[in-house]
Amino acid sequence: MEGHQFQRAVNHEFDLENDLDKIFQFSSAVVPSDDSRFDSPRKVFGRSPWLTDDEEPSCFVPHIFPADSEMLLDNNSSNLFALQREILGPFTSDLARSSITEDIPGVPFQGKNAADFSSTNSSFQQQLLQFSNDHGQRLNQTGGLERPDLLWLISPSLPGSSGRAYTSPTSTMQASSGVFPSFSELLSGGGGSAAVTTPNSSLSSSFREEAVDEEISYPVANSPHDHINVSASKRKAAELTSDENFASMPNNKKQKGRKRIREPRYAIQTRSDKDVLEDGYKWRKYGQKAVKNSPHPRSYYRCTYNKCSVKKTVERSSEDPGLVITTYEGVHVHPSPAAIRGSTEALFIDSIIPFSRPVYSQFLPNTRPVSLADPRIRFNVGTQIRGAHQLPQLDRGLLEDMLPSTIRMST
DNA sequence: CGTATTTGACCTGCGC
DNA sequence: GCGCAGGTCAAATACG
Repeated sequence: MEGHQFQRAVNHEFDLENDLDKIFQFSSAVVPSDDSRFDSPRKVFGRSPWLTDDEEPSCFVPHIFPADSEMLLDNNSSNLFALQREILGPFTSDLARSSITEDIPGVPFQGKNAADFSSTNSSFQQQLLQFSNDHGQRLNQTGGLERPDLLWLISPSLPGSSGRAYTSPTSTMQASSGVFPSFSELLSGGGGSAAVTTPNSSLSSSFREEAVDEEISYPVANSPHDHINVSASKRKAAELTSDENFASMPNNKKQKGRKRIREPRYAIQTRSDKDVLEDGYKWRKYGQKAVKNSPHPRSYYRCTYNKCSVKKTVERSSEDPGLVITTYEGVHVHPSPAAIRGSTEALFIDSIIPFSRPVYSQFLPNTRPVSLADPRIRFNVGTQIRGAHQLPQLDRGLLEDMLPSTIRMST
């Protein structure tokens, strides 16, 4: 990949109607102003969730949440919200914690469980939508400070999106199992059902497919104040032609003309003095290369877990040396070692994205771990969707990735 | 001594 | 075909 294929997409307007199914969502959170620990940087993106309470973060990592997060739209159809799990992590200030345990005005979150969300026509769903309608614009104007777990989110448009490869959102939906429902479908809140699959089997494949998307850059969210530190990889079609083993195969073992699909890649930019960010996984460095037009080299890492093919590259931005650009490729086939270390988190073994994992059970009071086998957390996003599109296969115990922990965990 | 890192060589794809 | 840049390999080296 080139050193400059990441785009900081700020000051872009997002085309909800046309691009919703293509959003790879990023979000930013703003910490309470009275928490001095976040003085620099003032804006903080989701803290590395694999850190325990005792660990100081070496960096602040933009929080990235899965594509099937509960999406809400404001009444102007101009802002997209994500009903999101707690995102500030154990580093959250007491103020933020307390706010999480409160109900959003008009939306009684406390005491709600998965059934409240998955019921097609539940009153709670209506309440959520109503809340989004009522508060969306206000949250926009104030930068989403009110609720750390209800994230303000707006995504930029895709630069040069007119030239993108796919033909229409519909065709994309049918071709991929993990893409977004359309804007109108979300708003309609109708019925429908996703195919029932096992959590583990559907997880990685659907996200692979969702993420593999030719010839467009993944959009990134800008914060309410254009202060985003998140970036996503832009891929060229030419880069989709090999996998992690293809290039290293001896020539006589390569199948002539065989084109391989590259694993999806996700890039994040993080402001940090450290070159290598602790992300909960173990990596072995296998290469380093100078980057064109940059004084900083790029390092290549492979996940050390047996049979896991996830790779990452780390480099510093040539434009802003304070930024560390970490690009992940592939999906881990195993839980994070840090997650295992953190005991309860090991229950949530099917992480979505290598650097996006829930941690609420580590720090939220009065919470308890929930097994994936617990049917109460089988959140079927398909119940919100109406239409002829093939629905994403999403009922795989991802409720913890979609809902504020206080909803799920309160007993 | 086992494991991880370093680093130059090598491979591959792309553009000219 | 050639040069370039990204990516990977693997022997040498460093490290604990």
